[in-house]
Amino acid sequence: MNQYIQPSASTASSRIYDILRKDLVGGRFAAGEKLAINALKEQYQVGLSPLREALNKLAAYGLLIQENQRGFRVPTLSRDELDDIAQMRLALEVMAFEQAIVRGDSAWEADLLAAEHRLKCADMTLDKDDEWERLHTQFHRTLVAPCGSVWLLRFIEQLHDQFDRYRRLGPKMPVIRQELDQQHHELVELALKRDAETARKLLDDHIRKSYDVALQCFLEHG
Amino acid sequence: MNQYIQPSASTASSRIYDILRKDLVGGRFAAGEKLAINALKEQYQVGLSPLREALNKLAAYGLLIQENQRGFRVPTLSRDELDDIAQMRLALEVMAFEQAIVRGDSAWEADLLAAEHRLKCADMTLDKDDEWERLHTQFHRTLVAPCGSVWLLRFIEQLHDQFDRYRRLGPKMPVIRQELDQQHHELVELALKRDAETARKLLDDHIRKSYDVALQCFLEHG
DNA sequence: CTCAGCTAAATAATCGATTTTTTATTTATA
DNA sequence: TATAAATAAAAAATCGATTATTTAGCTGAG
Repeated sequence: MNQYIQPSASTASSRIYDILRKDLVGGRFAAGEKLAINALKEQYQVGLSPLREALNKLAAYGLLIQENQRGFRVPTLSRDELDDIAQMRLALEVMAFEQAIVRGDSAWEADLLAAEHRLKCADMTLDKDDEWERLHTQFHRTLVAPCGSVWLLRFIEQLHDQFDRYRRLGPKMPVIRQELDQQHHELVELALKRDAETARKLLDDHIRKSYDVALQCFLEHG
Repeated sequence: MNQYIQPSASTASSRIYDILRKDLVGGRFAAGEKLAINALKEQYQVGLSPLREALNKLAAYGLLIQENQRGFRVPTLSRDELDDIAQMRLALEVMAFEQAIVRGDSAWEADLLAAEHRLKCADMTLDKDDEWERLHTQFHRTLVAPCGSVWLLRFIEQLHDQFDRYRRLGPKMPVIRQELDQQHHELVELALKRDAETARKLLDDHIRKSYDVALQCFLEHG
């Protein structure tokens, strides 16, 4: 097949990795649950080798626990860990956002406006929930994207996934969500104004509010 | 076999992972090099499945690049990335060390003294170099161990591995190393005195000096 | 009744072979 | 001579079966 049209096909292994990552973050598996590999094979219609390779990657990424000779299990949840994750998000995302405000160019400004608009629109159609999650992740990714540090972005992404395991335990909370959505808008405004100091404070507050939501989810449904 | 004596055996996959991680950090493979899986199989006397699982984990960890349908390669080195890694080390390790000084108990103090002593002694016998590397890593791990954040420790460990890919490009530099060793000693002293402010500054300086070493290694041998 | 030791079943890990895709080489064509 | 298509060789990914280890169920001694 033409190389230009299909520069490099994906593999079964990378496909199942993406799917499992999404399902683990989305809470499709119970915390602490032991994964039955044969069942997964059937459920996801995938061979053993690609499945195991994906599970190995997810374990290295932190979305699974691998125990020698006894397979893979979903990490348990704890308040201590949620606190840890939230604290780290606070430190790293604020750091990244400050840098992004310094370094981001006009293309970034456009990306921000676009990401916020997409998120707001998706919010209207409440049925497609996975789509909202995707756009929400994308929005926060855009916020810090031009921070200049590949490793910082990598860590932030990882923490987001971990954080969402908690946040997505419970149902949506319309009241608080509206408040958070309002902050999304304000964050973009402050970024465009390059008001680093106020932006820092607002992102700090935004993450704290998100933490409150996630904590409530954990206490009620974890 | 008795479960108490052998709580859970290791797997071929985890063993080869440890070995490859060490070899990748130690610079046994050239930066940018494409890994010939069949050659590795023979070199390390390991089967294809455990090898591939290890490579997948290393890719998720950041010590390999995985490209769909075209295997694994060793990440290239660049000054930009070295700067990024050093900056992140600075931010995260200082943060962790400050917390460790607040939270570390007397057991930590003992661990610190022990780790520093072991490192100093290993330094005498210059022939066993891998051993020095192991003890050096262990020393820095001990420094931040009681910081209270599992995720922070995880990120720091990852950055250390990345940083060492640069630092270990070149030969040992006795003069600067002696200076760094002296700082190891002072770091322990300040930790025991719980002098957070001075400790912070010294660790900052220590990492900057290490960066200078790594940068020189990269410019001369990368 | 409890618990250690044994056996059977289930599961995890690994192997060897096959299939798919990429890369290198050749051949034909403008 | 350069380019593109066709073919051959190499390498990556996956499959199906085997081996090793753990887990669950059983049995009998204390």
